[in-house]
Amino acid sequence: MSKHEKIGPEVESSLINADAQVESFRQTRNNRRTELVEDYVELIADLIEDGGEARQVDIAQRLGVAQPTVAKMLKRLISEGYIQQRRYRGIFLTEAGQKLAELCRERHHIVESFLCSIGVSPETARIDAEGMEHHASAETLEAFKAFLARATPPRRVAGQA
Amino acid sequence: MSKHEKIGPEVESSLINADAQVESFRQTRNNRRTELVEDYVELIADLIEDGGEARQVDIAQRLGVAQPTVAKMLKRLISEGYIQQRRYRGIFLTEAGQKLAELCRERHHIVESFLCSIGVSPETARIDAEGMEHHASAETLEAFKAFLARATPPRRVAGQA
DNA sequence: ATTGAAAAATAGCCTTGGCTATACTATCTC
DNA sequence: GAGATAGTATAGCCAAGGCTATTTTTCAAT
Repeated sequence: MSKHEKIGPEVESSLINADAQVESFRQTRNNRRTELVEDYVELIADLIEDGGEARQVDIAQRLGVAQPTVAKMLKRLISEGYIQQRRYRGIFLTEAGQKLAELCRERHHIVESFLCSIGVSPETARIDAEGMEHHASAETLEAFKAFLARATPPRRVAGQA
Repeated sequence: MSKHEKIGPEVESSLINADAQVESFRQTRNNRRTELVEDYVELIADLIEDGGEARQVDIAQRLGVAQPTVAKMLKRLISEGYIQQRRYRGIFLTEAGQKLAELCRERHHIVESFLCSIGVSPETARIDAEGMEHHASAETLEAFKAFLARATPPRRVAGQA
């Protein structure tokens, strides 16, 4: 810590291991950097599936941002290899983009379903899932899935004992 | 949508109501703006409780950022009325700051406990909670709390058949 | 083929939240 | 009380992700 060292037993009130906490915050900051990319890719996949194409204006409208903001972001997506773009033409997902979109969709769906399953209303689940999905680690997602499987015995077809 | 209107029945593949989606994204963007404030206030409260004071260097070390970054952020916290600062002296939480810290801590604790209760390991729960807590609405928190109450029958009181 | 509207590109600005480097106080020690 | 040192303040940089205003291109319709 600071000047007056305090290396003692540590009261451990709410202060956990410092290094661990740093890691949490670091991870959260990193997640934030990739959140937008994921949102874009997921949305683009949805738009293409739904209407055969994803235009900047539609993306902008869906995200609630201005078109130039989308244009700038698309450049980033291109440089990161998730989409391809032909000037004044459409946007296409690359292999990597499709893979990422698939992942995001599944994750999104798991989180949203999970929230619903514990009694959150669909509208709130949608909103909260939008924010939470990017912070759910693989382990947490597995736990969600396991819970869903337990809590939603579809009939009893996919028998689990 | 774009030029070719498409106002029909909408396949509704993955595309939900546009306005609703815009709201989700807007909300998520807004959350991001307050996340940092909350992390700071929560951490400052912890540091004060633990060591009697919260120094910039300690905050910086805990968050994994540089000291000037903290200094800049503290100015924002001051302007938003969460802390007070005496030049070259300590940092103190205002009434509002303490209230916010309390809220964050509780929320944080609920999310972390909840994750643990569904089988997520403590370390992962800590990391994920750090990112998720800011996106959990009041309703979702209530659901988490209710679940915890159900899932953690202090003895066997709240029997479930 | 022209033209006019819609979409995309571009220019240029702002704010936030990072950083380094450096200057300034306080405080502890001698 | 004079220095050294630790902590804080400040200056100035950068990248990301917003915005508005404007230009360029495409496309559809005449």
